[in-house]
Amino acid sequence: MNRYGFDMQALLAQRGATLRSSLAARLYTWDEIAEQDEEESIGMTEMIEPAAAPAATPPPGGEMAKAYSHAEVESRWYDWWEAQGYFRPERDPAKTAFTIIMPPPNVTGELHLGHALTTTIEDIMIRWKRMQGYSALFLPGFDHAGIAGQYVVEKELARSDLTRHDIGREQFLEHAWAWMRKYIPIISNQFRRLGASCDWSRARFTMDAGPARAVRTVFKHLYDKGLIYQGERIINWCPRCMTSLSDLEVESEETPGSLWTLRYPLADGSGSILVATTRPETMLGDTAVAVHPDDPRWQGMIGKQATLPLTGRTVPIIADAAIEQGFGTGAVKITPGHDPLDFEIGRRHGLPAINLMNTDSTLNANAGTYAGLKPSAARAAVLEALAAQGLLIKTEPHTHVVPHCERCNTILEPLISKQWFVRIQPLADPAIAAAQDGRVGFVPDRFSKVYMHWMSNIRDWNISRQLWWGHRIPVWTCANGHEFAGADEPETVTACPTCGTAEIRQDPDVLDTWFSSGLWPFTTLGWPDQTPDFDYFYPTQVMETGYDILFFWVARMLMQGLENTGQVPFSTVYLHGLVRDETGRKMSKSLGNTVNPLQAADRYGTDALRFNLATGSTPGNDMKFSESRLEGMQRFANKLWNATRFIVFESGSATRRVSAEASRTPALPPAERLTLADRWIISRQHALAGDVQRLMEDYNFGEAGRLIYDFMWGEFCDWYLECAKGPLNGSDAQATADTVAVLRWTLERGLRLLHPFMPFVTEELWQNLLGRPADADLPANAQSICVAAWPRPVDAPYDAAAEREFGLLMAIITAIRNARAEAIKDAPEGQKADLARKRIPAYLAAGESVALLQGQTAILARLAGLEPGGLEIAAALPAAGSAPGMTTLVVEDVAVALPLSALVDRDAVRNRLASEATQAGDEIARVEAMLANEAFMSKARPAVVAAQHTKLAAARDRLAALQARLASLD
RNA sequence: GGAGCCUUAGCUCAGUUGGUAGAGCGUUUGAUUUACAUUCAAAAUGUCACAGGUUCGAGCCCUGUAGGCUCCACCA
Repeated sequence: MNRYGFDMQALLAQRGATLRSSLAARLYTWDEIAEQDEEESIGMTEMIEPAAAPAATPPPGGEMAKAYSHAEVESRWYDWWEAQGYFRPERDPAKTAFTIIMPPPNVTGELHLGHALTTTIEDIMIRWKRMQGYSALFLPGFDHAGIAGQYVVEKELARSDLTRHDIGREQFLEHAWAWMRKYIPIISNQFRRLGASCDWSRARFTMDAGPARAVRTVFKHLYDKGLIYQGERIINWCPRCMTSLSDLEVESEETPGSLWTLRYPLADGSGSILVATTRPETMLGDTAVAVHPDDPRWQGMIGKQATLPLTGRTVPIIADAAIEQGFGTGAVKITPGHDPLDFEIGRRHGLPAINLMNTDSTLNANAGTYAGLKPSAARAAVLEALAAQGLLIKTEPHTHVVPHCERCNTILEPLISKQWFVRIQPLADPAIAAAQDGRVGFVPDRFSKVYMHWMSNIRDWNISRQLWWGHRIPVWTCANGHEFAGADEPETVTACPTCGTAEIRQDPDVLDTWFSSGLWPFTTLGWPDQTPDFDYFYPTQVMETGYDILFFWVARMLMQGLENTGQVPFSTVYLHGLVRDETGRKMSKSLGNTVNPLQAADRYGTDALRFNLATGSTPGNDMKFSESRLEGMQRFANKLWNATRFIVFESGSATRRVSAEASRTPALPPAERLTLADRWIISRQHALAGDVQRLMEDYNFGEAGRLIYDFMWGEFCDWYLECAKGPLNGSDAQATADTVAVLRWTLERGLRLLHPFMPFVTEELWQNLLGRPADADLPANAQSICVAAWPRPVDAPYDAAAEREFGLLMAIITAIRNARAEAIKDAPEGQKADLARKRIPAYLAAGESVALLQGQTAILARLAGLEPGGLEIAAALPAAGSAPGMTTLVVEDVAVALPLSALVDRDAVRNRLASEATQAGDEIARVEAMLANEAFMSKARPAVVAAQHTKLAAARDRLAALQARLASLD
């Protein structure tokens, strides 16, 4: 515990009760939390009730409800997972570490969808690696957030009509720490609600004693090395935040304004020079007029003196190549005190700089009679005075770029100030090299170019902030003028190491919050101590964050990591895009279009939210957040739920329940007992595992998730499960048991593949599927899908014959369904319903596939709605199939005759067949041309050529069959 | 001023070694003694922004153009 009563682990240990008592049942929004506290003084922690319930609440046993309730299931598992220690990796030398350091959220506002996105992607990686047997560490933390942190506390104080100056620095810090004590547990619970499998026992706060010492250690190291220096520079000043800012914290906004042309008379009375400016009020601080050395218009003026209006001062007319001849009059007033370019020019020419402003941006005594005015008022007054003297020549509209404060949007003032800077080039060079030689890579790759460009044009970093909330700069000055940096606790620094005097004073400023963030990958693991965690988990593997903080954070972590640990802090940088609203606008409070991820989770389920975020986009690209997609994902969870319910409980087969409880590791029946459908779904499941593995290794989580969705819903539920109903409802006990085994095997593997994406529903279903004892608490050592082995991919195709043969079956079934639907559409109104319900016979001319299809009559009949006894399959078309009134279809080399034509137009049938024949003929011609092309034959890969041959054969079969049908029709 | 991204079905988006395009939502038609109506089946809708080029073959690679978005940058 620090002197402000802050103890991270004690705080977080209280979370369990909170989760159950309030957040699980109902998630509070930030405003609601604030509302509850309306009458309470800041710093109360009553939100956190003492833990009462046991850490693990077992799921209820018995039957599964008819519909999936995400609220009930999602409130159940997190505590148990955490209590089981699944998220707390051991430093096992036999395992490989996989570490992701969570980008620490600011403890200033409620979580937004960006947090949900980042957490989802990171948690997918962590859960995936954990299942693969890595020692997977997802290390959470919180950021004190510098300016933003100070701002929220100031706002809180303002509710009591207080400013920080009313209560003083020490009391203000008490308030700030109280805020952190209150909100850190709440935010941590919100991450739990998102299913983030973090190791909370390793959670860190940027202002913790450990990270704070690391910050001082790094500062002292850079200071002693001469890489941190104090200097008078022109910096960006925010008059509202009352602090300097780094260049990155400047938001440039195009603003409509004016360009004024002013006349400055020459001191010798020989004429005048015209200058153009967008900020006339700064002319009070001009110390020169500059023109381009080659500008013919002003050649004679260079070296002369101009009289500065309103002040009477004389200023030199100088030549500098930085001046653009084409803009304005080609002559520029030079104000080194209030313009970055002018500052540079002033330095080159040894011009004095006049500071016109107070820290609140009002003009100071140097502005003479204008002192005390705000810049806008001063501008009006100056223009009026100039106009009165006839020196205002022209006013024209002009749009220019105005710097704004990134945090509070106030217009920033460039002014000269003494600040601390990091000499950045020596840090940037190794970080550039690391990207060049591949020690660090970017996903998507294009960001490496953005990174390199920025790093190659980097400028010294202003790290001092005139704030109270943050890491205080560990530099002291003694009464005898000695300056020193110290890494020790500031309280213990009592004397000057040079002269021993106790009269020392610490620099009042604090560090840019990104200075401590830049150290995050190693300070979280205990650095500067050589801790076991640091040895084992550092360097980390992946840094996942938004591309908007590539420079702010990622670049600085790389520089600091290399400088302080000699290693890149992570080998891969995965950058996600922004989450925008449904119309593509950036989400912001002022637009009122924000979506609270926790409310979305409340409504649709965390799993649905995660799956939606994970599959909606590709790496590095912005995504639009769509509610209808979210609904779709909620339905997906319900679909999985019901599929599991069917397999485990439904359809009255005791065998299923018995076999379910028999084994916790589903096994397949012996190969000789597998049906075609069994072999097909097994092969497809293997293919899925391979594809998912490949895609995830490429960080292509969206595509991986989509494949799992398609497989589970389409192939597994809509095809295999429907086929399975045959044997399940049949009388052959062995066949029933075998089918159950295949169902369980396929579902179980599917759940495992899906678990990183949808952790809650997959755990629930996995436990149900694997025969969790009814109405009993889970034993403490029960297995969880969290730590179940990730399905190992096998070479695809696993069973090419099964995929081909079942594919034919599927094509035939689809064609029959299609024909029936079309017939129903064409049927007279009165007969539609009758035709739709009736099971009809079918006659198949199967050619080479005759044996295959004869073995699959049950599936054909079931899925195509055929009359089982009326299904005749032969090598040539059975006689009944040639009777009048038949509708004929052709699938590959199989012809299907259905008694539907009584109701439809024979000519229509003929036309359709003819049109299909034309299509087949076209395809044959196209492929034949390709195969006759010598260039193609010699250059295309053999597999591609073979595929074309197969395609040609199939097209020819189809054409022959179509022609036979046409002939028999007449 | 530099750089990057995007443009594919009505809407939102996938499409990764170049082999004539897919999903969800929406629309239309049909099914209700069903694991799931949060369901199932079927259908319709595409000059893959435009113009060139490379290639046997281009949504995918190259060049240019147009529109949209973003980042970087000291034209007052």
